[in-house]
Amino acid sequence: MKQDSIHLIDEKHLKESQKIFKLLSNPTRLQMLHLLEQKRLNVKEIGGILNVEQSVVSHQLAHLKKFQLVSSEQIGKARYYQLNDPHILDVVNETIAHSDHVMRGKKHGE
Amino acid sequence: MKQDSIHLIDEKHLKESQKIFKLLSNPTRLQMLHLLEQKRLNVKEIGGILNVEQSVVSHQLAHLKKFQLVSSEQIGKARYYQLNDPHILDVVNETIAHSDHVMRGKKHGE
DNA sequence: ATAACATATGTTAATAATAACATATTTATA
DNA sequence: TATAAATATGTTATTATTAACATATGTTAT
Repeated sequence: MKQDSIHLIDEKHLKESQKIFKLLSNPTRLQMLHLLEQKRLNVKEIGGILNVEQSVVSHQLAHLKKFQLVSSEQIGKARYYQLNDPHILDVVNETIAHSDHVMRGKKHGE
Repeated sequence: MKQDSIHLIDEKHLKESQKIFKLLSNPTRLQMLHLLEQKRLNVKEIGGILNVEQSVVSHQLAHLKKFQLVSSEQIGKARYYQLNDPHILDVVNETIAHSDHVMRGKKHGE
């Protein structure tokens, strides 16, 4: 009997992981998560730091919120955002560290 | 002097991380990496296991190769692929584990 | 209640990712 | 060397992402 028993990622985990990676594959969102790792910030502050338009910031935050990576709280006129899921930062930080390794290890261009 | 010294991800790391996350945000590519983690496989085998067309497999493998996540070797008529970068699997596996956590923690739909 | 500030949401145009199909290369064997 | 098998590459239509702009909603102070 020849059984190699190769394992596949099941549909649910696959889709969920895909969503997470999609969320992290955008530079603005990555920076936002990185910022919020350090400090709770409101929309205007984030836009100022990243030099990104207000509506873009709000849209991307909504996106992150939809997938529960951030939560928010209204304080006065401003709405402050914070990380809702510190664990995801492990993935981010590990990947940044990895990217560092990849960058250093590059033979030529690309 | 008011200095909050908020740190930003620098351009290089940001772009590199973005590339990696983009690569991982596709279900076919994720499955491929997961397969290759277990066993070196050729194009036909991968297509068979994942039930994906030959040209799609080749295109996606080329994509992964371009970013040095896999390497390949010709053996007879077949070309076998293998992981070139086991470290990236840590990111993948951590994210899958995380997605598991997220899925369990979900209150209602979405 | 109205004005001003902050944020959210709707819509659209530009761009990128994907799968599908066709064709070209490469390798082994008759 | 001709053929078949395996893989790669080119091209295109479909769909998804993104940023930009316009408008709406919510919050505070006057």
